[in-house]
Amino acid sequence: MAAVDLTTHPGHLARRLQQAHYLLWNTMVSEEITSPQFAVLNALVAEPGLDQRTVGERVGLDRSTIAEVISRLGRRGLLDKVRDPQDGRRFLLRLTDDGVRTHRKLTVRTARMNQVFLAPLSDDEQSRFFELIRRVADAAEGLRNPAEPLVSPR
Amino acid sequence: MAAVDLTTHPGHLARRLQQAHYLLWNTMVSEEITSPQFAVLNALVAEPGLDQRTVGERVGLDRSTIAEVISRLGRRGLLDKVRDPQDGRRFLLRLTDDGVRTHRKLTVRTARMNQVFLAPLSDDEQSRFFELIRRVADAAEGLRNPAEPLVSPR
DNA sequence: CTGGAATACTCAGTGCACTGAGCAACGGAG
DNA sequence: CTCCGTTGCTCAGTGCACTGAGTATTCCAG
Repeated sequence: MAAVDLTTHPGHLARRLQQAHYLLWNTMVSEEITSPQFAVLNALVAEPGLDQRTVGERVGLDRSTIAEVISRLGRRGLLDKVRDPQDGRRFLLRLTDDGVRTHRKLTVRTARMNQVFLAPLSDDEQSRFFELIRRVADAAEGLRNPAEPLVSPR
Repeated sequence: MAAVDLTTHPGHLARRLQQAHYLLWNTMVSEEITSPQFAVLNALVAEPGLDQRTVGERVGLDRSTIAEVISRLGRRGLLDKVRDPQDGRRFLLRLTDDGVRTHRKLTVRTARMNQVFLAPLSDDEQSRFFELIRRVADAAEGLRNPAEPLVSPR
């Protein structure tokens, strides 16, 4: 006894949602490029020349994970990594032509997949869905990210 | 140009939601036991003596992942694994006293964490949140799981 | 009762995700 | 100009998650 109903546990639901998405992505979008990899390509289409850390911030990946994702994309020739002449710590990232092409192709497929994925919801429900998830995720991020206070932090 | 807004991509939102949850779990519930591990404990509290595959089904993990999770829980002495005398392929799983105690302790903390996690939403919004996610996840699962048809499949 | 399909599990390989520790480059205070 | 703290990145270690291939057991058809 004393077992709990996991369908009211947001963490469990989030995991199942992501698994479902992973599966659909693999069948409808690409088996080569994963969703986080696409997010990185997308960030670099929007802002070419970003450094590694900032890309990580944009797509929500920590320093270690983003390093691996980027190294994989680099190995496949989808992006270039150049040391910043202004700041020898940074690597500046830029998509190759192949990277841009890949991003364009996946954008179309991703849109199709999202449509299928969200088909069980009406348009109204879809916006609510986005909004609710975003609010929960943002709030939780704020909890661990002290979000520099307006007055002196120390 | 042609970059896409990831905040309307359910996959990206799901990933961010799970990350936020992971963080909160680590600080508010446990650094030793992860959320999937708790799900397995919970399944075995509800139905002691399940086999590995069925536990995986209950919590939504594939054969390989469930094997690893269970081996970790076994190493920590939270569950026992016995060959089924009726069917030599199966392992029957059962929590140890320590496993039951751990589950009880985490149940309380998990409830507290869920409350904090969902605090940005009103009660009404919380049920809508659950329902929307569940519907999308269930539908996507149904897509790849042909869900044995009523008439002969072949 | 025997041979083959189905089932439960294992193993190897890939990829995401985080932490903690370490290194090198930068940049400001003295 | 020299310390020293901060910052960008790497590396090692742990854990989740999936696929494809392989082993052993069971079960059913003939």
